[in-house]
Amino acid sequence: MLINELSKITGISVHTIRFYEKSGLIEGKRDASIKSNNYFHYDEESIEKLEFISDAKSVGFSIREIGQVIDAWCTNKFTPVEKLNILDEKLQSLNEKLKEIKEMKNKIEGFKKDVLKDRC
Amino acid sequence: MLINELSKITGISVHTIRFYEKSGLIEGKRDASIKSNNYFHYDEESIEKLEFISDAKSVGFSIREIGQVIDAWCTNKFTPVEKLNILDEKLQSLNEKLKEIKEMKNKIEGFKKDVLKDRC
DNA sequence: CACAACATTAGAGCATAGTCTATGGTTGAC
DNA sequence: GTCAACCATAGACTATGCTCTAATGTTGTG
Repeated sequence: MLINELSKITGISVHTIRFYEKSGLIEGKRDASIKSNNYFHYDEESIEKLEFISDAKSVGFSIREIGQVIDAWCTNKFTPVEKLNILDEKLQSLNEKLKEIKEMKNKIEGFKKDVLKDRC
Repeated sequence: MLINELSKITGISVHTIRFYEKSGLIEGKRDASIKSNNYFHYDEESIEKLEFISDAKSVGFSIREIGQVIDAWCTNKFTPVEKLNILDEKLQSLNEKLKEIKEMKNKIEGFKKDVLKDRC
């Protein structure tokens, strides 16, 4: 599929998809048999990656970090051991985020109590 | 205390503290009895706010959101009902973040299994 | 074959959140 | 009184992550 269809499927704008492609997160392929144009073609993998990118952005991962995870997922840029190390790092940072969010919830619950008890 | 001491206590640079002050997150007070200078003075409340700002940044709150929570915490900019609404909104968004992070953990665990089973 | 709807690249512009520099005034120890 | 260490403001600069525009080429339907 071409970029417009990929955009419609994923809900991510053509501009943003190109930005992600320039950032190395996804990669379209050119069809060498077609010589009249140099359009990029995308497949199911690009859809999966873009969906992952959306989710990963929500949890606060940067483009750089998302790139690392994608490379540790389905490329040969790293050895299996390196891949597991990268993924474990990300798991650890997610656990830290979990902890911080739980602490922030407690803090905000505390603020609510202050408001209710007119302590401010 | 003056800004330099506040910076040393909180570990936040003088520049960044001024940026937060311009953004409306904290507020130093000028001493009207001192006429030779117009230095800002900060107290315990500024320290607490800056510590809260650091924590709130870690969980992904924007400056704007942090400002709302601070205003819902210890100012009279909102009625108690409005304050509780703001705080409940933030609690809800934290719960969403928790959910997203847990889902991301599962996803990355899945990637680890793919690597281990050589499925990529 | 015209023309809308697509494709490409290069690069400008924008919002957020700092970070730093320049300039000039103040304070306090020696 | 001098000098380092502080204070203030204004504004320039940076990085990240988009978002858009311009210029130009291609495709496919009527």
